[in-house]
Amino acid sequence: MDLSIGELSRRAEVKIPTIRYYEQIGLLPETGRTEGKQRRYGRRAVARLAFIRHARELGFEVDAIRTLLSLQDDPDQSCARADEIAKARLVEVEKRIASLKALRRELRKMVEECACGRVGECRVIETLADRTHAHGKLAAS
Amino acid sequence: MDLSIGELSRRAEVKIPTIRYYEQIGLLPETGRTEGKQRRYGRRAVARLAFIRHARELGFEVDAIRTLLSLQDDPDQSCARADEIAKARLVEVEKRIASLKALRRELRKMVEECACGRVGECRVIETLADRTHAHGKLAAS
DNA sequence: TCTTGAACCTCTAGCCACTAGAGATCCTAC
DNA sequence: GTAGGATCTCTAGTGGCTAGAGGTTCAAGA
Repeated sequence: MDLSIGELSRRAEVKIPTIRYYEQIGLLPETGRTEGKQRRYGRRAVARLAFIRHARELGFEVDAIRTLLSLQDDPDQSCARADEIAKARLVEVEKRIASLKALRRELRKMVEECACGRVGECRVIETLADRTHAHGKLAAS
Repeated sequence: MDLSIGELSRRAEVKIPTIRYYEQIGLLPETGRTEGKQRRYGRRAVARLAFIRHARELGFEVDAIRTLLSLQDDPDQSCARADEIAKARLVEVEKRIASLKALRRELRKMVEECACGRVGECRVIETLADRTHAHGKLAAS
């Protein structure tokens, strides 16, 4: 096989600097090099990198992915740990959805009530300025 | 009034280093100091900071908040810009919810199908390894 | 008035997961 | 042989804070 980093990037759909970054943080093993020190990859690298990409898209943290990768490398292990990681992520996602929905309610109210006249009467500004407003951690992103 | 930064922090429910950070990036104006160079705030600062906190909780970026604050300072302006910012944020939130729901579906499937035996048969790992999987940007966080 | 000690100060570095750019080197097709 | 695209390393920047070091100031009590 012997793919260049650019080839690998295209096949796994992960940007080149990201690949180098993954190597740096130990998510990808160091790979062979040409005499001129350019990286060359085998077929397995594509699968491993795509695995990582998919896991990142699902929002798993790098540390979790490290664990998932090490599980993958050893197919006779119990998959309880993998299940646990996935479940924890699911719980996180559910919490985030709930908080974004609360957010959406509030934003909708703001936008709907805005008569779009002067700022002095604007519900958007008023709502933000309303200090009595309940506030738990609503949401990031 | 003459609040110390600690008092302001308690009243607006924003941490002290965050207040200093907001001053640094120009979200809060520089304030008066004692002879010993400690910050002192007036009553308006509490409202302004609470405004910022609420906006952050709603996920507005600092730049957007800068605009919202400048609108608030001039109540005779049209509030169209504020409305626009809020609507844009609402759209973002809706997109994020949709993508998190897609995420949740996939995570649920993974978790449900995991028979929790050996990793070699684990659906969690298999799903992640499946390169043929469709992938748009699913989600961050 | 003096003394504690809690609160405050500035400055730098770290967090996460990348991303961007500079400036140099390599590889390959013609 | 050479042109130019691909690759290399290294540093710094992103956003929105947060943490810590090491020093100074303030206010209440003795």
